[in-house]
This record gives sequence, structure tokens and C-alpha cells, in this order.
Amino acid sequence: MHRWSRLFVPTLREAPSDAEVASHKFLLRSGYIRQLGAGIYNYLFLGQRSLNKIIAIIREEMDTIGQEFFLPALNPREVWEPSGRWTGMGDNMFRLQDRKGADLCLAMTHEEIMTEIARRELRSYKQLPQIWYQIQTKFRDEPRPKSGLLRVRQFTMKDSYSFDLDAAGLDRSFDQHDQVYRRIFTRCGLRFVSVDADSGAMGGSQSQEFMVYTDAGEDLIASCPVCGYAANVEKATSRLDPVVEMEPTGDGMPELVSTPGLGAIADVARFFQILPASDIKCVAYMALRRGQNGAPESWHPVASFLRGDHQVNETKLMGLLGAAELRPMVAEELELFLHAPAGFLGPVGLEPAATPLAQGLTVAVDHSLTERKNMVAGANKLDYHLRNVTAGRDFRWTIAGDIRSVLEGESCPCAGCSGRLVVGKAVEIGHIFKLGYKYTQSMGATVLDPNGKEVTPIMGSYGIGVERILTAAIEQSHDDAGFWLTPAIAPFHVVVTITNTTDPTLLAAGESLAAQLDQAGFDVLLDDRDERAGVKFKDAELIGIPFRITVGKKIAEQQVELFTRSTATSIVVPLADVIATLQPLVFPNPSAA
RNA sequence: CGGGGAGUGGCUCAGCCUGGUAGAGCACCUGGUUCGGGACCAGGGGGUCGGAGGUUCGAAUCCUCUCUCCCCGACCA
Repeated sequence: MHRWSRLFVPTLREAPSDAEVASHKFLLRSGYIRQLGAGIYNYLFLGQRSLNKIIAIIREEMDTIGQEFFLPALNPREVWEPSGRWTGMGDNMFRLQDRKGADLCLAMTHEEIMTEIARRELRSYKQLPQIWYQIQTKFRDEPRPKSGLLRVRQFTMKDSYSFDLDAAGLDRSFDQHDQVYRRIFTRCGLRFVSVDADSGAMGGSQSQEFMVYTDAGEDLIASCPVCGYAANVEKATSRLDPVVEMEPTGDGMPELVSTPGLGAIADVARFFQILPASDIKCVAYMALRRGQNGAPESWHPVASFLRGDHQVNETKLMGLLGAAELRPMVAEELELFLHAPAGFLGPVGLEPAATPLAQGLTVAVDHSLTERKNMVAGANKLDYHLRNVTAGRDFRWTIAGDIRSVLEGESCPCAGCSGRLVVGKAVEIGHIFKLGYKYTQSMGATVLDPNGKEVTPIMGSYGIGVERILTAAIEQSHDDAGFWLTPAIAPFHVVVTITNTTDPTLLAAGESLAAQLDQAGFDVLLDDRDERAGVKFKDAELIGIPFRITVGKKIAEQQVELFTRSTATSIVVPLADVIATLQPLVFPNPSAA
């Protein structure tokens, strides 16, 4: 039992002005955290207590499939060299030097260290599979920390790594994580979804993110309400409705039309009296190719083309091209590679490179364009467009593929599904994905298979953002007065509020009840402060504790009030029944207690 | 990194434009009254106005530089 009168719970009546999102405001107001610097936070008593409970759940569930390690956050440069990530991580990694001038870094993740252990220790297929995990502080020099604990430079991550003999084994490890993650997030009281995700720069195949819908999130999720399809928009696809082609004009061949000052899609469409879908949009990039060692190798010009009403999806484009980085061309580069300014760029007359990021200009075309005809496109000449532009006949490309972002309302990509996609913001709380051989291969980890042949184990990598669980929980369960956590992750199960501590009867009754609850296994916070009742009620409702028992006037009839924070309702309970009433509410699943 | 905004007591902010030596509410301390929805009265403590330089008789206020934080776009748990 903890007595509030002796705790440090610095609640704030008003939120500091630099807090924007709900979770940030409430974490500060409730005295869970305090900021130390951009993306760096102190966790105070209540915050740490809640995070500890989250960690305990993660640990308990992870122990059913894996073994807990604890690896150093401080890593020598050498460990990060073979995978190419010492350079590959770029400015996102914190780096430092020791007194001898040797390079070190603060680890952002631990694939290399885990693989290093595997490389040195694993000899035989009989030792596989292995699942190793840790709960550790991670450091990332985020370009832009924001939104309280949502995007920070130091945070706690549960990261695990699986080593399997073959792809089928990896499938099992992946699936085990999927199941365990679902249990963890469910026990933490989160309403979450799992979505297909891009496997990104880490390399690998299947990739799945666990997301919590909230406007504070930074990811966009496309989902189908009919069939349940869900994917990060970085990855999501859709079926496009057929486009009614324009009738050709004149001889049907590309015709130069003066369009002075009409650089914007909307202006061009209005001028030609066409829909934006019949205008070709060009977005030009410089794309970086990296070598085997992760070092930047060369920049290549890329012209991407898509429908005027579509947006480029840079993640998809990078994936299609095999590019490591993408940045928009500047005006001089547009002039140099395309000989025209933005607004008048088009595919006609370009000479596409033979393969992506080879010598010359890489022309990438969205596949919504490859069968189209009689479109309008920039003429690669200031103040001119072309009409009657037909794919294949009038222009060619290096590569065609899906390089656009889906839009809300488009048809679900699933075969036979009639649903329309809905797009919503979400925050990522966990990520599981199949790494493949990237690390085991580059670092030379091998085992002998049953035939005595050397084989490279296949890896998976799985992360959970601990603070993000807390943040997401607050985002999805708050009101004007504060927030509420599920009992399993709340710093306390119940707060016993004595309305007036100067009344010896009330004080004694509250003390006694709190002690009984404590004895019965509840985490109890006794509000024995010499404050007015209103102050105590406000505080209790602010700080995330799911239940409050008010010890007040009704004590004369041996009764108290039980207030349920999530519903903001209270019931009168006889003193003798408090424990029995609270038991199923706090411990709904006996095995989870 | 590019674009926008803000730094004045613990918190929210006023004062700045139009220089004259810092203020309110909340919080805090003491005493008293009060005690089921962020009380009241009286008294009190606390700020080199982010930092440096400059202009001026005089700078929170004007000028230059700088640091930090927040928000919007490229990264990720």
C-alpha cells in the first residue's frame, strides 16, 4: 500500500504549452514523466510503475517462446561494420569515442550483437531454433522527436531475434511472435490491428506491424471494412476503377499545345477539359544506390510518372528501384536531366536507362499508366504540353510497377471483395518481420545441418515499443479530465480516497480498507492527503487508475462508493463487499492475475 | 535539414509595437476559518526576463549573433 501523502506525484492543473497530443499532456499533468530535452524524458514514480507492469507482461509472454538476454547499449564500431550498418545507419545513430579515440555507438537495435553471439556459439542444427530477446534502452538520434513519448531519442524496446534452420522454421518463429504479441497487447488493454508493412531498408520479406488507431499516430493504415484487409499505406494496394479514355484529336499522334503558365495538374486538366486521371504527372528524384558494405555508392536521376490524381509513394518507389534513399530533384537537376522545369515534365522523348539506377535516366512508370492512351503530358518544354500521348507507342520506361499511394474510397485489392478502403492514422506499437539471411550471411554465422553440410541460419527480428504501449493506451482511453488504464498496466489498481482526513472515523475506515485491499492482492493507493475532496477527486481521475473507492459520509452505514473511471459511473458498495466486488473487475482473467 | 512559432518565478500567460529599472492567476510557506468536486481571509518567499555582444543616460522592450524547445514536411518501436 502506498500513501499519497508521502509520494511524489506532481500533478499539474494545466498542461505545459508545448504538449500537443493527449498522451503527452496527460503524462505530464499526471506526473508520470518530465522532459529533460528534446525526445528525452525522466520517468517518475507513476510512469515507471506503469512501464514496469507493461514490461512484466511482455516478459511473461515472451518467456513462453524465448530466452531473455541483456546486451550492451554501448557497442564498438567493429560489430556494426560487417553488416554495413555503421555507415548505413547514418545520422540516426548516436556515435561517440572513448578516451583512446576508438569509435563506439549507442545501439539502435541489436541484430549485429545477437548474430555475433550466434556466429560464435551456434554449431549445429540441433541447437536451432533459438529465440533470444531482451528489454533494453535504445537510442536513436531522431531528426524530429515529437509528441511526448511517441517519438523520442531514448526509449525502451523489447527486441527479439529468431534463428532457424530454414524458411519453414522462420515461419514458425514468426507465427509464435504473432501469437505472443497479440496476447501482450490484449493484456495491456489495447485495441490494435495488425497490418502488412513494407520491409524497408532492413531487408527481408514478410513484415507485419501492430498498430493502434489514433490521430496522434504518424502512420497511415488502409483497411477494408468488408474483408478485413489492412496494410500500411506504404505497402497497401487497391483496385482502380477503369478510366474512360479521351478520344484522340487530329491524326491521333502527340501534338504540341501551348500552355503558358499552366504547370499545375488542375490547371492543365481544366485547360484540356480532361480529368486529372488523364493527365500524366511527373515527379523527379535523385536516388541513392548503396554498395554491399552499406556505403553510399552513386546518385541516379529518376523520373517517375503516374496519374495526375495520384501521389507518389516513395517507399514503394524505392523498393521498385532498389534505392537506399530518395530526394526530390532541384531545379538545376530538372534542367540537366529532363531539360524542362517542373510542371512541364513528361515521358515522351526520354531515353530510359536499361535497368534501374544504371547509366542514364531511370524512368519509372506506375502500372496504372501502362495501358493508357490519349493522355496529356508535359512536353519537357517550358509552357508546352502534349496531347494524344499513348503508353508504349509514345514513351517507354525502365520499369513499371506500383509506385503510388492508395486513396480512401478505392476498391479493396482482395479478389472478389466489394469493399472500399478506409484510411486512418495509427501508431506502431510492434513490428515483426522475417529478416532472412542478411546478418547471418554478412557476419558468417553458420551451423552444420544433419548431412554435415554448412548452412546459414535464417533470421527474424521482432520489436515492441514499451513506452508506446502506454502512450497508445492513453491515446485511446482519455477524456477531458484525464485517462484510464486497464488494471494490468495501471500504476495502481485502485485509489482509496478519504474525503476528509481530519475526520478520525473516515481516516481509520480508509486506512483499514486500504490495508485489506492490499492484503487481498490489490495495488492500492491510499489518498490520505490533507486536501479538499474536490482536489482528490480531480487528481484521482487524472492519473489513469481504473477504480476509485470513496470513503466518505456513507461510512456511517458501512458503505463506500466504487467509481469506475472508464465509464465515470459509481455504485454504492457495502464495506464488507468491496473486495468481492473489485476482484472480478481488476482480475477479469484469473490466469492473468 | 527546409518552413513556421516560442523562450518573462514551479505552471498558464500579460508587459515588448511606442525603452524609464517586472506583473496577474494558479502553485509554494506561515496563521486562521473551511472540509463530497481544483475553498476563503491575512501575511510571506521566489524571477541576472534563454545566453552573449551592441545601441542608449537608461534595455524584458531596439539591433546582431547564438542556444534551447514546440509545430508542419523526409525516418521508425
